[in-house]
Amino acid sequence: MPKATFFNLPEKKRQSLIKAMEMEFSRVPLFEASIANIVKTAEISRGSFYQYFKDKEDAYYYILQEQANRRNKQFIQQLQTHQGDLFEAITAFYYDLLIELPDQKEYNFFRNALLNVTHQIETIFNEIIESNLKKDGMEKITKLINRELLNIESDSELTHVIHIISAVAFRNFVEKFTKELSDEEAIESFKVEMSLLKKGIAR
Amino acid sequence: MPKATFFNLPEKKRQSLIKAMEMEFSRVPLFEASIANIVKTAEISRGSFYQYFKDKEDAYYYILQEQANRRNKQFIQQLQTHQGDLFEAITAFYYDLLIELPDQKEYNFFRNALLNVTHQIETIFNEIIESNLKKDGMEKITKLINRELLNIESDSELTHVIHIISAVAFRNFVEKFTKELSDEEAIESFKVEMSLLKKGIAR
DNA sequence: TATGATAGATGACACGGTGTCATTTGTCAA
DNA sequence: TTGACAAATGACACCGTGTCATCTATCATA
Repeated sequence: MPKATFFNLPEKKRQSLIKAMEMEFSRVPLFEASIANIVKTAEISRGSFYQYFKDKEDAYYYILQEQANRRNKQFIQQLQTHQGDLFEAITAFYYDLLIELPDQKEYNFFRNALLNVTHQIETIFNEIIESNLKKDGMEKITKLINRELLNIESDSELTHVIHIISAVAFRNFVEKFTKELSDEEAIESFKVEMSLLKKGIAR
Repeated sequence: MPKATFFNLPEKKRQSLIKAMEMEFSRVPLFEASIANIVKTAEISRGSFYQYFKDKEDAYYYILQEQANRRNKQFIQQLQTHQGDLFEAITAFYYDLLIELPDQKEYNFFRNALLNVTHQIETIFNEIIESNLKKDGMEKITKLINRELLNIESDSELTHVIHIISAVAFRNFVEKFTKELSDEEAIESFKVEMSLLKKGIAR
């Protein structure tokens, strides 16, 4: 979490700093990102940066978390739109994600994150789908899901189902970047795997 | 890949260097690992290290790849033992993995790797299951799998099935560390998710 | 308006780490 | 004995992070 000083900043200065961070974290992955670049772009002193953030990681996860929050809203939205059909919702969500990605900066930001996934990034990413477990206790999501459509017998199984789906979705998203798939290929692969999940893999 | 000089080393010296690297990479994740520590333990000069490896990453992925090769053999073994039953084989493999983990050094090595997963680590990890795509063209694996047991209609679907299973297995393995699950809990969770994959998630 | 206190800004610098390179040492064949 | 090649060495250039003593701005209060 950024320090209080960061949130006390005048809106304009804060936005300019955010922009500078997004720039640097889109340019290279976290471990190569340099604070010198950020403060130069944002036109603040090195010392100031450390007034706002504990360290480089702190800044990075703040930016990442902002992204996650935006995406989480989109997913909730899709669940509502599709009357709780988990598969419809996740597919629509995945579609949205790819559609919006052509923005070069955002594309590179994701790319750098995913190809150097630290566990924390994966966790945050999953929160997009699994919602924020601490805040709403996953209830917001599970309440929205129409269980009639799922082959499950307990709450515990529902949790596992969500795990499975987000694991597969995540992996698909990573492959979009590593194999440099077109949007069409990525969607196709995603649909095939979701369909396999639905109907079951064993004969 | 290590340089030729590394493989020219007398066995004893090479082993001692390997041991020193394993020690350091078990102590902390890659990005915190220090070459100073490695050369001190192995009692070689800093310059020598760079005769053997291009850089820190080079050394790390060599150690990781060695691990992966050992594990891959185990998985193939399990596939043979279970007459090509993919689910039986992966479950037995996962079981083996957990059983062998109590060795503190190895446990920490995995832990550091998984909680700071770079994409390359995930890729190497998947190779354990998906075999080395370049060398054997995945054929070695796919030939061993008994397709009669699977609900698939094409080779392409088989590839997707393997993707799904390794994504879910990987995620389970990561959770073993993040949630600090006991072996029993980890196995239980793994079995539930495999069973869901088998029977299908949709009603 | 003057004062003091508190929050924020600053950049020089200590520290530590990586990878390089000129030089030395060892080995082995002719 | 010589020369050529492979390997070993450690000082060092370079770069980046996070700290800290010091300076500046703001603002409530007397």
